[in-house]
Amino acid sequence: MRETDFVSGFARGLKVIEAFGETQQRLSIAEASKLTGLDRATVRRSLLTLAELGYAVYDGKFFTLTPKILRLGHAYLAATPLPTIIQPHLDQLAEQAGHNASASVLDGTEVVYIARASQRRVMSINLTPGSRLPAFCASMGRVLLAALPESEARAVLARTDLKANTPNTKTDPEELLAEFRRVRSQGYAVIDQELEIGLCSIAVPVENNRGQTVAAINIGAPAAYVAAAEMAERFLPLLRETQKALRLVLR
Amino acid sequence: MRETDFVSGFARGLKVIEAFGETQQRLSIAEASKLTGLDRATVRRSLLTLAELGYAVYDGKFFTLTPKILRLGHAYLAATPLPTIIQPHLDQLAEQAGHNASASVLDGTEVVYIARASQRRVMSINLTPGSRLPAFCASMGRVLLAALPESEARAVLARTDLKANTPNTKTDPEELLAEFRRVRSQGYAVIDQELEIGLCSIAVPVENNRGQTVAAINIGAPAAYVAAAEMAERFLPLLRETQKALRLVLR
DNA sequence: TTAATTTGTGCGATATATGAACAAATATCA
DNA sequence: TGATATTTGTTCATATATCGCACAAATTAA
Repeated sequence: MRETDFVSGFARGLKVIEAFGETQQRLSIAEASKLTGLDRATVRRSLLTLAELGYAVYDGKFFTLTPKILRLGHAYLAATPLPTIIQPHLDQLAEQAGHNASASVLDGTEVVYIARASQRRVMSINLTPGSRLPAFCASMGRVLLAALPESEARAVLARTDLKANTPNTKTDPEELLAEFRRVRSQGYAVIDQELEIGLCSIAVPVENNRGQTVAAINIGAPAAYVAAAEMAERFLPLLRETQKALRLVLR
Repeated sequence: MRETDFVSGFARGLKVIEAFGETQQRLSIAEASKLTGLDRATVRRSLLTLAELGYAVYDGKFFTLTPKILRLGHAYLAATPLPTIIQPHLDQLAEQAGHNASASVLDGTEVVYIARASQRRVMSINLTPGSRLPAFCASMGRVLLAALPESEARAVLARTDLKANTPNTKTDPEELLAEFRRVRSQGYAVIDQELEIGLCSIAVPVENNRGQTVAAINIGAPAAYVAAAEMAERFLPLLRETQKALRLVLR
């Protein structure tokens, strides 16, 4: 790509939008400038542009994003068949399991939720399509990383901030790579409170009819209800069934 | 705002992102140019910028959005307290009702879903946070429009494409305004298959502790299970309870 | 093959970013 | 409290980047 094929005003504007996610919903020009590292004058122009287009409102002091901004992410969710195809299967899965079911894809070192059927609230954080979690310590992340060639998985781990969320979190790269091999051979991953104390989850890959892993689905349950050791026994048959149904419809 | 405070390169780029939502996930440069009405050279630069930043991938012929694009909409969902606060209440509501519960806000002539607790699939379309429906024929839309001053509600109807989705859809502005008055006085709206045949729903406003309507929540049920006439009897107590709980936590 | 469409690129005209300057607002301290 | 320092929003001139046109190259269709 040539230098002049890059619209830096656009790139700067996108950076400004993302700055809102990191903290609160209200940002002053100076705050946005600090978060993005862009010049105050530049940030101001981006924010005024967002306001002019209705993606943000300005009260003279703070800018706030409006729901119109959801159109941007929704362009992906609506245009990509995967979330739409998976959602009904997920609804059924969650209902049968009596626990939350989710689907995600890998984006760099993180898993991104693309669909979710929620039965009850068990996590402290609110997960919706678009939510992100570190891949290395999430059940769906383990499944997705296990599907990569080992060299790639290793590269992802190398640029991951392997910080322990709980005392259970595995953070040693070699141990994680061994875990990926185990996940690959058994076809599922179980997480025992590595992400959040009190939460267990089990995930399987979603494959298309050519056998390529295109996403992962999981079921999460409170450790108090379902011990990690029981996760596979309780939920693997349901997950396998959903996995099989999806393999037939995904090309 | 001064002319020079508008970054048109940014605005053009956003338009290109939205073009993906309207059709499929793959767009060629020429297609994107047609959809946006922008010059091909401009669209090409925007798309290459998106690709360079990882928001899209380019196979030399077609551009496809990547899940990274979800960061943009998610900046709103994560930064705005409303979805996060409402979600657990919605989960509980859906579980008690045994049917899907959703929350939305008004954006122009449309309602935008900001949270959803899905129990089972009843609609032909897949609703996720960011999904949009015409406000005039959705239960939450009726509630949100009823909360506006009548002149504003009238103005919204004036710029709405009042097309009937089903034979039941009310499309006469005066009839709709009368319906809004009824909704305002009774405090809830019931929709009987105006959006989709076989689907009934009931919505109430979500008010903050100053009595301002900041969102709407609803329960949807298949008409085969719950007749429109029974909706209020069956679900209004649950909705009122959730409404009351939210009023206490929203400032 | 020709014709039609799509894509890539150079260039002049136009729009935008930059950083400094300044005023207004806010915070700090005696 | 009042004086001073700091932060913030805004404007401006100018250097730089982008736009959209026109044309060429490549691809696709007939």
